[in-house]
Amino acid sequence: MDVQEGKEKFIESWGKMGGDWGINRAMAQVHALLMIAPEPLTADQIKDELKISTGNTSMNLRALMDWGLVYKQLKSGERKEYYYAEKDIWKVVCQIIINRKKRELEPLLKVLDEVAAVKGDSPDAESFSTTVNDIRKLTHKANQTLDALVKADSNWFTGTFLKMIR
Amino acid sequence: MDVQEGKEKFIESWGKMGGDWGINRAMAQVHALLMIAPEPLTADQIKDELKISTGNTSMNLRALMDWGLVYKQLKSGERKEYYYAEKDIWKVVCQIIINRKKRELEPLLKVLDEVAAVKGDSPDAESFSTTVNDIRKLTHKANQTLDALVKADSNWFTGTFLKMIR
DNA sequence: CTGAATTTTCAGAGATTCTTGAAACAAATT
DNA sequence: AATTTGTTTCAAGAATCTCTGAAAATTCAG
Repeated sequence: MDVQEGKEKFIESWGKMGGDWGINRAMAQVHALLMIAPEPLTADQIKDELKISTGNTSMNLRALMDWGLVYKQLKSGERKEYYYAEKDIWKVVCQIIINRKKRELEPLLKVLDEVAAVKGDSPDAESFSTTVNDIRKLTHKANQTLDALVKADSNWFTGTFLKMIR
Repeated sequence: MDVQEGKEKFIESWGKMGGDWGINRAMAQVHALLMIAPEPLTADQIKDELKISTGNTSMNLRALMDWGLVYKQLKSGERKEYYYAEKDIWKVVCQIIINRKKRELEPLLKVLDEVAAVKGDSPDAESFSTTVNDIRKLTHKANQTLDALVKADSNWFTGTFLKMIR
């Protein structure tokens, strides 16, 4: 396999995974391309490489910057803007955790807390309350775990942590 | 808040979360409904409660059974089939991990391993190789961590594990 | 200020995914 | 075997999500 072929496979695969995880394919592909690029790229280069439109490129670059996964670089004497991705994969994971936690986990937790307060003495109320409380407790734990993970550094995860859980 | 209102909020919220995670809303809602039901329900009851069609109900029940999150129960003397959900939330999480790992993480790992073998001496090849290998290593670690988590039991996670990482 | 280069926005087109409901199928009952 | 009850399948339509490309906005040079 040559480099070009490898790049294509990687971009395709990363894009596919994005799709499975509720992130749109183009966004994941732009991210993949920038992660493996040796130098920052212009929107134009990205557009050509991935064969997507200018608009799509622009929108997904904006989204990636909002997620804190891609940065803009201005080169002096040049009009064009260059983009580059965070390459420290541990930081990438942390950014994604931070974002999804805020967007999804925290709103869910809020609802679970509200809903766990429900009282009643029917079998329905009983079963509801038990299940919701179990989910609520585990979700809170998961939330704490993710907080701890994000605070930790990469070596801790790949070293200490992994040894502990085995 | 009364029980009915609580149920509705929970089902809506769980369905919403499913959507964010690449699972369709109806499937997540059927799951939510069964998790909080005190007794197994028939397809008909689910259909009425969630106001979805028979076909939709049937297909999503099948999918939930394939994921190992819902079981079928036959009551003697009754024609109708009853469905109930796994209520141990830790088991639910494990089932989801097992399924998604197989469907998504493992294929990605395969591609990463293939692609990490790429050789070349251009800056492109260099950058590609470094990044892909970093991702590959972390993905393998994540895979191992998930294996360990699934083998562990609930108490270990909520007790020991959580203490360790703090 | 004018004009060229570049980026952003967004309405409509296109693609994908989800839902419906009717028909086929299955299983038990008469 | 015909009927009744219940379940599954699937084609067509609906809903949702994504992409395009042209127009508007922005930026900078002269």
